[in-house]
Amino acid sequence: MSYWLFKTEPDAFSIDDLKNAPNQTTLWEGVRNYQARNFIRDDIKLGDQVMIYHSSCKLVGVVGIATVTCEAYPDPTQFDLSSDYYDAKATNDKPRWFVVEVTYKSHLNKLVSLKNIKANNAITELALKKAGRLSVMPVTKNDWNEIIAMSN
DNA sequence: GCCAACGTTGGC
DNA sequence: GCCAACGTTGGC
Repeated sequence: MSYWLFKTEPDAFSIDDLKNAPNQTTLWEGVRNYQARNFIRDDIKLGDQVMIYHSSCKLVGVVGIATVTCEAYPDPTQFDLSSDYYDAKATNDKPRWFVVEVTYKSHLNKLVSLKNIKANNAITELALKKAGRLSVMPVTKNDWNEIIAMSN
């Protein structure tokens, strides 16, 4: 089992929106970055654990945990003319963008802020610590455990 | 295939 | 809203 971190803007879709979604499950749509796409398409597997991270908001940080409940399939929004995520270069034969489905698991007892993550020297690998603008990134078991410990 | 211009992300 | 960092585009 692998660990991941997914960024989301809570004004658009928050951990609470996930908790309140039908079956507490959502397609993680709209990822339009190739590195993130490759993780989704190639590496994220059923049962993997995902930290939900709120960005571009007042309280920036990791807020909860979700579980991967469906592996990659083409992102339907790339074919949807009315969507902001529409991509004219994507075809049914050659989809460019993919989604996985995630299901709500839990909120952390308290938010683990970006500031505290950056200040924790035991967190060594996490791309967030560098100048990562990546919206989907792997998390090592060590870094995962550190963040969980910081939430208690 | 280089690289300048441009657009986007995301913390503050 | 600013702006630094970085990804993408497109001319050559």
